[in-house]
Amino acid sequence: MKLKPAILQDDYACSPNTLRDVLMRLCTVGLVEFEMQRGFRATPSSAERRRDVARFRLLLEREGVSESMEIGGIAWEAKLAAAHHKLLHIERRIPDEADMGLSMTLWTEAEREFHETLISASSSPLLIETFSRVYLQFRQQFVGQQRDFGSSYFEAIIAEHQAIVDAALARDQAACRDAIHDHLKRNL
Amino acid sequence: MKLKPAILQDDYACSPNTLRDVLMRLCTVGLVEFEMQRGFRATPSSAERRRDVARFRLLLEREGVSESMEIGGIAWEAKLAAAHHKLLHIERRIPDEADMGLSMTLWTEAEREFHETLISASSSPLLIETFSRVYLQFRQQFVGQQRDFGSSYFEAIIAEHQAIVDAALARDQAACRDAIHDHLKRNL
DNA sequence: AATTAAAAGAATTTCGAAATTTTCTAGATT
DNA sequence: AATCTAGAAAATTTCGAAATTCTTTTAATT
Repeated sequence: MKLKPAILQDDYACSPNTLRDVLMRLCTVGLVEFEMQRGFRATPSSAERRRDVARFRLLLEREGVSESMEIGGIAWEAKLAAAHHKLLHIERRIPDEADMGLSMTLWTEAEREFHETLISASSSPLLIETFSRVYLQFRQQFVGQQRDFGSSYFEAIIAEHQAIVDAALARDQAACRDAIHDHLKRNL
Repeated sequence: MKLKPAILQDDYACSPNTLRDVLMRLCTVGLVEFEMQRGFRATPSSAERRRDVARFRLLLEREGVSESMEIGGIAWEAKLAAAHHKLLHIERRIPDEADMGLSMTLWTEAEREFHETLISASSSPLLIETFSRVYLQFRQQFVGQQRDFGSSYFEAIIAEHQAIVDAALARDQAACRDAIHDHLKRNL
């Protein structure tokens, strides 16, 4: 979808130049695409694209978590346990929360932090940074895609996150890779 | 290293705004880094960074070539054979060429095309695009790093490329992954 | 009717300057 | 002598407009 500068300029009340600057920055994360002399457009969403993002995320996350499990120390374990604890707390309260939008914001942020912590002990800054970008693209692609937000959905997610963190802390690489695959397989 | 706008502005004779635009585009490829309110700097080079880029490239190239060998058809084989033929032709003539700079330009371009063709049959546009970026960063990191450009160096490279293309066309995944590892191991 | 050509309109890119922020330098204070 | 502060210099960011390029519309020709 094309991003019309006139409309955005009205919405955000800034000069065309500032818009350009901001959109260009979104390009560096992969949320917006740019073509010379042809302006900006939102990265198109399609079933193929969603599968692509999910598959690539799976590749990076497995690779990163494997290495983290090999070289990560106590500090990594502690950070991971903390991130999971926080995430779990939020996930359990979601069904009871009145403000759906707010709790989703909290959950999204906690989920991101959990998955980034998983791979954070990797020795490859390039992998970590690429994962961050791809995770953002993943969220962009799947926002509003989820039909059912019933309690059964979050029960499943809770179990998946638990399986991941258990395997990671047990340093069981094969189990952890499987758990991550299970977590993402609905999007493949 | 910081990129001083005043100097670049003199060199390229353009407004600060155009510089900003161009540098921002180099960010999207990962050749330049940007920090809010603190301008641009060339991605720093170090032994760790070089190893990181090499390792990540190895991961992506192996993954991409494996999938290409699984689903790539005749068209892929033909493109790969062509790219290798062209590369080989250039590599053989390098010792005899008078203009070192020119032949290196030709070689660099042909090498890039060869490696991109290797993974081009992958079903993941995201992997292909990420590889392109990482390959550029690889070149950026290793430019001027090579000490010895004697004929023995290119003889080794020629053999490595040959091993890669042979294994790829024979659809021998294990051999191809090994060949790619051998090709990059001097940089790990 | 379809295709092409020209002109009008809209969007992109570049420019130079002004406003803001950061960084550097020199002097004062502890 | 070292640290802190104030002022100056430099750099970054934003702005509005001009120049270029692309897109759409309309008219003309085949």
